[in-house]
Amino acid sequence: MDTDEEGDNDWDRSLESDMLETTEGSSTNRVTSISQRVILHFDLDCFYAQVEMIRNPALRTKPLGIQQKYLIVTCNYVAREHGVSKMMSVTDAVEKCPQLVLVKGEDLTHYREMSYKVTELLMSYCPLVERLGFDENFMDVTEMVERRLKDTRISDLFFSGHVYKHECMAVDDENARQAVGSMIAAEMRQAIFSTLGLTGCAGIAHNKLLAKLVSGTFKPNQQTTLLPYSTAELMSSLRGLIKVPGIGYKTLEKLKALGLESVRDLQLYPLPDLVKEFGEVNAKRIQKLACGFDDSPVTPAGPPQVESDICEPAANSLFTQADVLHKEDISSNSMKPVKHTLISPTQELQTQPPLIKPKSPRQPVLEHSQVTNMNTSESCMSNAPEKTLRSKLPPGVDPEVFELLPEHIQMELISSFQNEDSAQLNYGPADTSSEVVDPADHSTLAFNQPAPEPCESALNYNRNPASHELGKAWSSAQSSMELDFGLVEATDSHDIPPATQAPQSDIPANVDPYVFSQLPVDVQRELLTEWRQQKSVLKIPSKHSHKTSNTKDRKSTAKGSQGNNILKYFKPN
DNA sequence: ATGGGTCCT
DNA sequence: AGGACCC
Repeated sequence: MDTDEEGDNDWDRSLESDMLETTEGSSTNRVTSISQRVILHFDLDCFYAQVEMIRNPALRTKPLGIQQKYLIVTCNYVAREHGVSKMMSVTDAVEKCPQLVLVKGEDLTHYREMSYKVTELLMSYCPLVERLGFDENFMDVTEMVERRLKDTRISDLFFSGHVYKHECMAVDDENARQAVGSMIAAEMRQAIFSTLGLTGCAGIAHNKLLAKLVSGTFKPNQQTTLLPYSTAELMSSLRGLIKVPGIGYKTLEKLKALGLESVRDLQLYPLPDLVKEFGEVNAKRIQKLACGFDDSPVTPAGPPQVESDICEPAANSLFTQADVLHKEDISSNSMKPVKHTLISPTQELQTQPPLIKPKSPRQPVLEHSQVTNMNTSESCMSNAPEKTLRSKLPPGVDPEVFELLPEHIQMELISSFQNEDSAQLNYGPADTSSEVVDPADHSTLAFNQPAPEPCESALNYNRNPASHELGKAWSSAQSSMELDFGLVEATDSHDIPPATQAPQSDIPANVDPYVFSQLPVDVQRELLTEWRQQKSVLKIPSKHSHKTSNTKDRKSTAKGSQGNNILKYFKPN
């Protein structure tokens, strides 16, 4: 829809000015803040089906399949109970479930619109949002966590939702950041549900790969936090290399040809051999992925590359508008030189120990074949350096396992432990050593200036786990959604709308939730703020102030300048 | 196995 | 532009 034009210049300026302050201010937390990011991954439940059920609530109680061509691309949970599943042929589906209601899903318009609303909503909390398809979003909430950590007592923290491989988990200073991340994720899921009527899962981890992987462990409508030391367990739980995001069909075939099948196979395979097949960069990348390393930044969506536009003969008429609007950005942010002005913004060192357990006496048995491989590989077993490295291993790292890791991964681990003194106290240190100086903060903070600071207000009503003020408004209608999703999760006590909380709980009964959901997000928020008369620390931003900047910076400036992106780019058209 | 997407070369 | 990856 419409987006406000112009007016972002203020943004850019405030960004610049906030930069130093931000960096300075966080110096006390430097060690922790640089040691690891907090990344959220949101994944909406059967997205197309949810959208159709919002458009036609009568479908909620029926088995619903979304059809493209002759395939059921997704279906609601009622249909799943009847044996229908994604990517099933229509004939098979109808055979399993004769009452199945089919809705054509070839026109993506409505899905796209709702998808962008979700992204916009998330962006109103923090601009570091990256879309993945229509129904997934990554968020880097490191800064938000850091801020919240400062003014929240540890005793007021808790883990919202599940913690991977734990029944329950007390918060201490080792895991406080993850706990805060889980609380933020819960608030955002609540916001998505309240304002848009959509449920979904979230994963909280220290990088995108793991956040995505862990988000699916409890479905639907639940969230899971990964503690860094559980990384290895999560990775080895994957049944096959194709399950590793980033490894696709082609790569899988090549790996199979090399005799690799499991995640562990790839973790332990000699790098030089991998390089022969994939090239150095790619070989390292996929091996790191197998270990749970992922230093890729959360890259906000924006109009297609500006950088290319710069180099290109100015021809592209596709994004002329964006170009015009962002001339300034192009010159100041998008150029490669930015990289040099900061401390290696792009090359974060990610260093969570892949094969570490808190204190397991014994690691899973290694396969002989792999051990053999390792021994014959110089890259994986260089004894000289290894001894020195070993002596520096922090507690919790099993030396035997460590030795088996590829050298480049060993080096990453070690360097992370060397860097910061206290960083190693965390099992999963340094996701990005560069984030300290990273401009990301400014962007985030600057964004929060003019804009309200939803995260804080959201926090307020969630601070007390027991009371969900939001939900009290109306507990009537729309029980179907509650039934579908509300109570699935036993251990997720703080989770989203427990049946007591109806969708759109903030909306007065005389307002149609769907109509409401169609309003621009900022308008929605303004209305919500009014309705709930919460002390809402923040007054909604001036409706147009916040959607104007743009974010063209891509990879190179990724973490840094993304701050100035704005919602305008989210207009599908 | 469709109809989107993004990123890298 | 083509390839690989993602949903």
